[in-house]
Amino acid sequence: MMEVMGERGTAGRAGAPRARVGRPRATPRTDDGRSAKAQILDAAAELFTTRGYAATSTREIAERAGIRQASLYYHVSAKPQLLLELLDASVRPTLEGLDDLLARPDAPAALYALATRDVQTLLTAPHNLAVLYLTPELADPEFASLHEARGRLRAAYVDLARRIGGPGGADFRGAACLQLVELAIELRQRGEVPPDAPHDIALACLRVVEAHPHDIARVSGTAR
Amino acid sequence: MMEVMGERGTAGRAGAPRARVGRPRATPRTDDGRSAKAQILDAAAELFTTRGYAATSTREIAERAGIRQASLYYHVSAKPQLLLELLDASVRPTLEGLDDLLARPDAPAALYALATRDVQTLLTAPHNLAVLYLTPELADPEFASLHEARGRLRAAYVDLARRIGGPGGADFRGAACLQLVELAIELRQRGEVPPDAPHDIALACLRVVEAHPHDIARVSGTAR
DNA sequence: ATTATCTATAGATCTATAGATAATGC
DNA sequence: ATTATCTATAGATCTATAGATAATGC
Repeated sequence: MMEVMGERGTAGRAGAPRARVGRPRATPRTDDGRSAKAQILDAAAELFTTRGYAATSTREIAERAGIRQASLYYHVSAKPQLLLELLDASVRPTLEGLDDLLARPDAPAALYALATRDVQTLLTAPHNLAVLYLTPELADPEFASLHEARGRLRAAYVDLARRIGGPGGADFRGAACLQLVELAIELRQRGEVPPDAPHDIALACLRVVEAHPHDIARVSGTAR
Repeated sequence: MMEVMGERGTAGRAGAPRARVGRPRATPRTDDGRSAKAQILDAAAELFTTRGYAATSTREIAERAGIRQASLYYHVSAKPQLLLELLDASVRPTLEGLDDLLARPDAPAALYALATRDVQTLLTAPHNLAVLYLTPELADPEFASLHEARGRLRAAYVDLARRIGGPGGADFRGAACLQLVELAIELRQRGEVPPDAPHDIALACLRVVEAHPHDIARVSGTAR
């Protein structure tokens, strides 16, 4: 008598035999198919953003990922690496295509595009990891690459602020833009994200860098 | 033969006899005259802002305050109380006189005044404790009073944004103001505070809430 | 043989309490 | 007697390593 073969793993959705190598887990939760590494990163992100990095133990992370504390170290060399990996992945998309954006001749439009894109990224990332950007724990030189990445993003806003003009210092106006963009982090944390947040914040950026009202109306109109 | 009486304590500046009650400290540093409690709070603020709350041990705090770890508990009931006390003191000045400011009939001028004042407060506080406002550790209900205080401050900005008008939602424009004000936290942390930060940020607030250019010029001119 | 887990544990914390002690104050 | 410290320590962690084990792969 023939049998449907599934059910060998723990959950297996689309008929995949799901043959897991390695010793089975002590507490085999309904397997969502994700790799152990992905489960660990996801658990860590969730806990770091809700309890804080230092306040989260490797035991809690492992538990949430469905493995024992020590098993974590098969996938991750140390706790700080976990945070670094998560934050690196969290800033990467904001750096993507940055040069292309800056190469646009229409600076106000570029600023609008950059801001909406970054807000969108912050709002749709799997976890609100950006709440950790200001955390003092990141002062460690271990995290220098992060600060460098953030510095490049800020430099992009400063460059656009400079090109758009206005009387104030471009450094300040650019920093103010990034600050407005990161309002998305707080809105998300409070769970009060207005539907047009990307558009609204990008417009606020244009106002703050003192773009010509004409340009603001134009860019805003084009976006509609 | 008469003698000048000083020098009984450890350092005593202005001739004060400086008679310290209680068992002497094991490592009696050059006594700056501040109370033990003040020394502890200062040490904690310094460490919390540079290493983070959870990453700072009571031992480190005590050491920096010049006492033994256990002696901390004569002055402080527990570690979270230390953070709460510090943050409470850090938000208190921003709530002071808030109602008076809101009672002003000239909303743009009131917003300018509120923003400059808050930025000034953030920049001149003894430590940059505000970096901890977004920290996930504060999610604990223990810190509810803090979030309530911050909520009232945000409500003040929202109220002014509403009165100043503009087409966008007042909730959003008010939150954007507070966000701009808190740019001071980041500028301070990076050690790049421009000389006119309070003025610049307050102006940015007026632009973001879409005050009439006429009002912006007026308020800005009056401030000069 | 390789992989991914497990159990057990070393060694280093960390917070908070108990009780002793060394000053001043009366 | 009161005050502000001290020493000592209980008890609960926490991170990371060592070595065993239970699967699959060949």
